[in-house]
Amino acid sequence: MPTGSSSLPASLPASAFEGWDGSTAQARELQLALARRVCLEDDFVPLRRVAGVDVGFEEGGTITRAAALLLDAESLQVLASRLVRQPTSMPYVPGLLSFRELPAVLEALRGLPELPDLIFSDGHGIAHPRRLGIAAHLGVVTGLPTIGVAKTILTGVHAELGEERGARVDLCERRTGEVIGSVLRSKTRVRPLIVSPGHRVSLASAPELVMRFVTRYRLPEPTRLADRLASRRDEA
DNA sequence: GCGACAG
DNA sequence: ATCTTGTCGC
Repeated sequence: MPTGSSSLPASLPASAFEGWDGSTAQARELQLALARRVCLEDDFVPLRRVAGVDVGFEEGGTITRAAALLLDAESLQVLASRLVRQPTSMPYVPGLLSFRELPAVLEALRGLPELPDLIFSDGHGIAHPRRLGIAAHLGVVTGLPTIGVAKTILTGVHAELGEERGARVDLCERRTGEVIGSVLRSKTRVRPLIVSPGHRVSLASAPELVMRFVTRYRLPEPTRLADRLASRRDEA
């Protein structure tokens, strides 16, 4: 079987949650099982192509719009972009975001001419109650390296953060003190980003990679562009 | 039992 | 996320 040729979007899994019965209870169990497969070791080189994915909604939330863009890691030039629309399957439930958004995201990724070496996803990676935010979920089911870039905290606490661009502090699990991500000031005097590894990226590398793709805006280019496309403040 | 709660 | 205009600040 074609097990070695894994550079085609067609190799992406058909489903992000095999055998899910639709219940929120089983969804949480599935998250615990998938979280055990998360890899926090750096394994994303060579980094030639990166992707940004995000989701938006239309028609009062009945239609889900997922955007995926492929950029050259060196020039940040957009090589390809894909926008897919699907009927929304379930409401937003804190902690279960991936069950609502991943189907559309996977479909958008399938439309890219090639798979990326790293994916920047909106939302959290392991900075999640069960360590499986949408970025981690996406990474585990696709096998691709991923990083979660969120605008607000879902869970965790942190020390005060410096005001200058580049300032960073650990995001920790309140009870155990376990480090689950970083609070990162991507721009001076701007609300910080919450960055956490999704899959095949370490806690230390995640914020460095994000800064590497930040230009003049708060969000790193892959997610900023995907955000614009998915939220239709754009065209296509 | 009472909050908190990515997008 | 989305509904929404102008406005203050770097």
